[in-house]
Amino acid sequence: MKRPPKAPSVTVSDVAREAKVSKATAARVLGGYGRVSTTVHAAVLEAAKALDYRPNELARSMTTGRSGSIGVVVGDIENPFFSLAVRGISDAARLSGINVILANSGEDVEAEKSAIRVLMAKQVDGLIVTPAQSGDIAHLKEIACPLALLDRALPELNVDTVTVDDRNAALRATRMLTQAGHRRIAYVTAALLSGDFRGAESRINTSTVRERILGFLDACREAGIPGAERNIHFGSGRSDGAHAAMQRLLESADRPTAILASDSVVALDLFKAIRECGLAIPRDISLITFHDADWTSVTTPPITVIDQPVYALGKSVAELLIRRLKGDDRPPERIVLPTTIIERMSVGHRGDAGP
Amino acid sequence: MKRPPKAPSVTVSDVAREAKVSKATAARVLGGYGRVSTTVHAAVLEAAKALDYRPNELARSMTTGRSGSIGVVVGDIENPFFSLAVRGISDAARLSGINVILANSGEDVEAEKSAIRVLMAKQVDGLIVTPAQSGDIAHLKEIACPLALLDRALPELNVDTVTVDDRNAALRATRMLTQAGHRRIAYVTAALLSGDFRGAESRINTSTVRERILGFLDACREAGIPGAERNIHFGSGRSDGAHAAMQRLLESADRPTAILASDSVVALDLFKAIRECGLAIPRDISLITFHDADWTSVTTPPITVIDQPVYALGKSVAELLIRRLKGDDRPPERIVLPTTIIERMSVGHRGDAGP
DNA sequence: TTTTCTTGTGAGACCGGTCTCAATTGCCAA
DNA sequence: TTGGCAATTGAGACCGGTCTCACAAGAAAA
Repeated sequence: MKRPPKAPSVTVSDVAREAKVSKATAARVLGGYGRVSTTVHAAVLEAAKALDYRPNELARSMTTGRSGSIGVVVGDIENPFFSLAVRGISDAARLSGINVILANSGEDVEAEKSAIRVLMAKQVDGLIVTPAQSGDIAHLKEIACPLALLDRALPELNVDTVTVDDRNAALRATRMLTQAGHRRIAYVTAALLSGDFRGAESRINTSTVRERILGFLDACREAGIPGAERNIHFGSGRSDGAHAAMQRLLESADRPTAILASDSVVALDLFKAIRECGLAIPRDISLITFHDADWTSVTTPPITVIDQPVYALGKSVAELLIRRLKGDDRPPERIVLPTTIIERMSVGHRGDAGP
Repeated sequence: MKRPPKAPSVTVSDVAREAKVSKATAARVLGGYGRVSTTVHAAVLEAAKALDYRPNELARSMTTGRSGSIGVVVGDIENPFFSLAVRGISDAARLSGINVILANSGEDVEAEKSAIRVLMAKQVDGLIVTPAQSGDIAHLKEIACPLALLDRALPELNVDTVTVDDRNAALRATRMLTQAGHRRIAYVTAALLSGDFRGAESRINTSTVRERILGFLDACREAGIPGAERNIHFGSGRSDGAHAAMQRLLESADRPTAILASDSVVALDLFKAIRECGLAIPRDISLITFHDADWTSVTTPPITVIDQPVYALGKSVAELLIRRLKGDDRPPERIVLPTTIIERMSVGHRGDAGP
């Protein structure tokens, strides 16, 4: 491979020579450490300016061991949930003069492992991860730098974690549906599950998904709805068959009269599918979704949502991580942020008609 | 500042000692260069595994001069336009084993300068920038590594650039409005302009904004609409007063009968303002926006949009940059991707009523 | 005036890799 | 048997910073 002509960069030694001082002294001025007399200080700065010196952060990191950047591994930046969270992270990072190296896992564990390996090799000072699966976390356990988890908790991993009260949120949202008289309620998530769900919570990949399902089931149980487990639909992500599966669900004889969607991407897809099937919200079917995405307030009808403090989620997890980088050694925190339900017009009342 | 206890990482020398070979030989195996006999090769790998050796990418970059990462400076990741473009960039980068360091400029030149300085110090191999202003580009000119521009061209900067046919797109969209009989057409953009617009295109900050305005004016001129310059509204970003300004615009006596919006964030805000003013699309007012954001197809009515190939925009600019990193020294390319107009239901016909 | 600090400066090791160059070895041809 | 050549290996310089340590000079204390 041909090497690019490698610009001969100006180094500390060059500046030192120009300023007629030793390399050590020039480095002190340029690196902002140690003590230097004001005269020499000025001379070095002048020489640096004359030569257009630019520090090589890599070389600096080499000796200090600190790189001044943190790695962030999320499922999919394209998802508004993550892009907002990343915004929160990078705002917090910038305040501390730290920058962010971003990696997409595409919700795939292998990609996640590889991303983490690369980021570690780049000597990031810390990592923020949204683990794709809670079953496969060996690679997370052996991370050598401070780690913080975003949106998804891992009981076995005692590290700083920021999540939202998923179970309670799902409970309240589902209860809103049962109290409106709904009994055939579906929970639709993008997450994958190997095989069918039969109360085997342990097989659910991520805590967020598991908690929400538990909340959903709590509310169903509370309302005396049997077999609610069968109404949980996995794999409604961006895959090809997902939309078709939704349509099948909506066209089936015992189609749900209400749906709770796990994120705004799924909900948008559902919204479209509902319309394509000629159904009307909330007359034929009610819809609530997680995440107050921008579009949910402008549809007809506007969608009732579970508003998660996404920006704060990112901001707090970054702050937690940065605090730890600065040497804080308090035991790890697990912050659970509250959600609120924004009631709009997508939930309709349902008479007591049997199934 | 207290230093974190600095994990004593395993180095090439450690592995060499373990494998009873020289540091140079171990480095050859671990770094994958030079020639090593198969026996020694295996021995080194085994030692590396036993010691759980992990390469220090920083040290490697130190000597090679290559860091294996590119920097990306965008206006705002939260804007779906940029998050989709970033997705395109990072997908392309991953294919080449390159990773992405992300920085937000918040459309502020100073922040942009600072971000570029930091990224350069981190020795990124290349930079992708969405320049916030075309007036202040000295900092871009003195970038030492390959640079590529995303979405916004700079005539004075002869570097790889990928944009869309903004002028033509604005022309076609505006023409669609004039042909529907509209004569009071507003162009609303988030971009800022110091003072009012009076044909002084040179004062417009970014090429994208300028091109679109020129296209808009072309169409107005073509339709014999005088003084269209006065219908260009700047500064409709996320600022506090923006929404109120929109409402004033919509409530004024000579309010426009049609609006062209510069991006989906502005359009969404307009959509809300229009509804709040009790106006109906397309009966009272027509709306077309740049960027086929997800929500535009689910509103009532769905919005006619100028569909930009955003993902491809990011992907191509990354590919261009990476090609250059690999030593390609063809003259810089300026790729202009075509847009298409997706006609939905937000454009209404207007009788020939005078102003 | 001598001793003890303090302060500023320079010399050089070091971080963890890459890479050049010379030395050693084995193999084949002359 | 000896020379030549290729393949493999080791020693050590180097990248561009940081940081330790020693030393010099002036200030403060004895």
